[in-house]
Amino acid sequence: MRISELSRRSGVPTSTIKFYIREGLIPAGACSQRNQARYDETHLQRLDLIRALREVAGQPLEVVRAVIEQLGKPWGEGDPVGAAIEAIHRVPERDRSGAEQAEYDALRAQVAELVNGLPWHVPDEADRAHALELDRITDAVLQLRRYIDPDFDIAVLRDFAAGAWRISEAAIERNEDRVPMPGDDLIDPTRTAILGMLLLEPLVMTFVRSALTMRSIRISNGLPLPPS
Amino acid sequence: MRISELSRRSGVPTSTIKFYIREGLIPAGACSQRNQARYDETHLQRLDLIRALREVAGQPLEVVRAVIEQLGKPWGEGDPVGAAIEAIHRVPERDRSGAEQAEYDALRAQVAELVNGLPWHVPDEADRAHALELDRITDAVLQLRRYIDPDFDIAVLRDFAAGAWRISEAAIERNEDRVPMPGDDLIDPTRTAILGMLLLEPLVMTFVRSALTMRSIRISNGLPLPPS
DNA sequence: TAGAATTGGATAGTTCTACTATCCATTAAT
DNA sequence: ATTAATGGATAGTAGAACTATCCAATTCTA
Repeated sequence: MRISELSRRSGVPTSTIKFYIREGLIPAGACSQRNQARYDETHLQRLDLIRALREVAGQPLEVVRAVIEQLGKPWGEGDPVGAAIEAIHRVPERDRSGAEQAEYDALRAQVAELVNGLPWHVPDEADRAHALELDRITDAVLQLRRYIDPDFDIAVLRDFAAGAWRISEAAIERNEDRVPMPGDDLIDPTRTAILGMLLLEPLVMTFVRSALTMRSIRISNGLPLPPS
Repeated sequence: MRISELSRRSGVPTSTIKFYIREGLIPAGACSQRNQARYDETHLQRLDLIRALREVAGQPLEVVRAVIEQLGKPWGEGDPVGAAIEAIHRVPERDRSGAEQAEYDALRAQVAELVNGLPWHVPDEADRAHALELDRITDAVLQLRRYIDPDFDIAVLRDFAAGAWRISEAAIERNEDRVPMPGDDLIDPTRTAILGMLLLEPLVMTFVRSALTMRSIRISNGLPLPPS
């Protein structure tokens, strides 16, 4: 197929397809003549993937690129999922004053101990990604203490983790028997793990927001709180 | 205090403070002379808040503005938390073909039935915000079916909701006895609800990503899966 | 009290991201 | 044979979030 058909089938304008090719997000078409290239289903799949990551998961092209680079790599070789998570978590370094840095470091150590002690934690996997995770958690807790509750106790994180574990069970358990089909990029396990994670996010966040709102409403209206 | 001191204390450049005033995110200082204005602690608090929403919660200024507009409004009057959630959820309308729209509508009806049937659901509260929530969930499920698992069953959403409810319990339960102090913007319940929701997000998402990764690793390595 | 520094307000410019448009020599379709 | 489409290059645009410059009025500082 040629670019106009690829554009029509994917719903992405040709100018944008060319831009993605320039940016290396899509391989160039196979050149048949000097200025004729052919595109195939993999190009269409890739465009769909980019759209899902952009529009559904809301990720910037930088993350899309990092994810694409990891796709197709087998599990356990260089940890593709960890690399993708790393790209997602990367956040501009915040510079802290001396006292702030000390506070940060102390809290980070506590957070690390708590997280590493979770029953499902697998040590030493996804090393750098794990470090970034701890950074993010520490940062978020500091801000919560600053803006919401100076006494915010990180023991609460264990319950967050339990809720998250429950969600992961619902999300993954029933998919673990899927059989990867060779040549079918769609059911490649790395792809499934990364994309699943990113596409589940808006879903999970919506439920979390909803639950927080409903609980607030119930508390302020004196309604009963169903047990969890 | 004057603008340079406000800038120094908040760490926000004067040019940015002026920009925020122009944008209506901060009230102008109280004019004492033609070109002298005084700023106080509320300006400092407001700058801190904007920074938390931008840097920790990652929200655009449009959402920051919507949140600020709702702050201070009492619960139950015009539903400030619902209005803030609405701003957060607003997402560019996707135009669907006829068949897609029918598929969307059918799924949305199923999602609505499931969500409205959750034991903690409070009907008719946060009306438009709730509609946007359902839109977002429906959209996310459609994309999951498209990219991950065509048979994705929305019954799973009940488990997501249960996990989210558990997280909301940990997040809110222990704060419900907080006493609002008059004049202290920090413990205003509307503020606590909205800000809490936004600041908890990065924390929760980090745990969800981690749980999904750990579960994937455990499954692929044949490790046991602790019960949730 | 004179001169340097600061202030508020207005306006214009910058950086980054993600596209979108134009041009053109070449190739394909009718 | 003429019209349309293609690939590649280059330039332009839109929006978000700042950042810089100017200037007359004011305030600090010696």
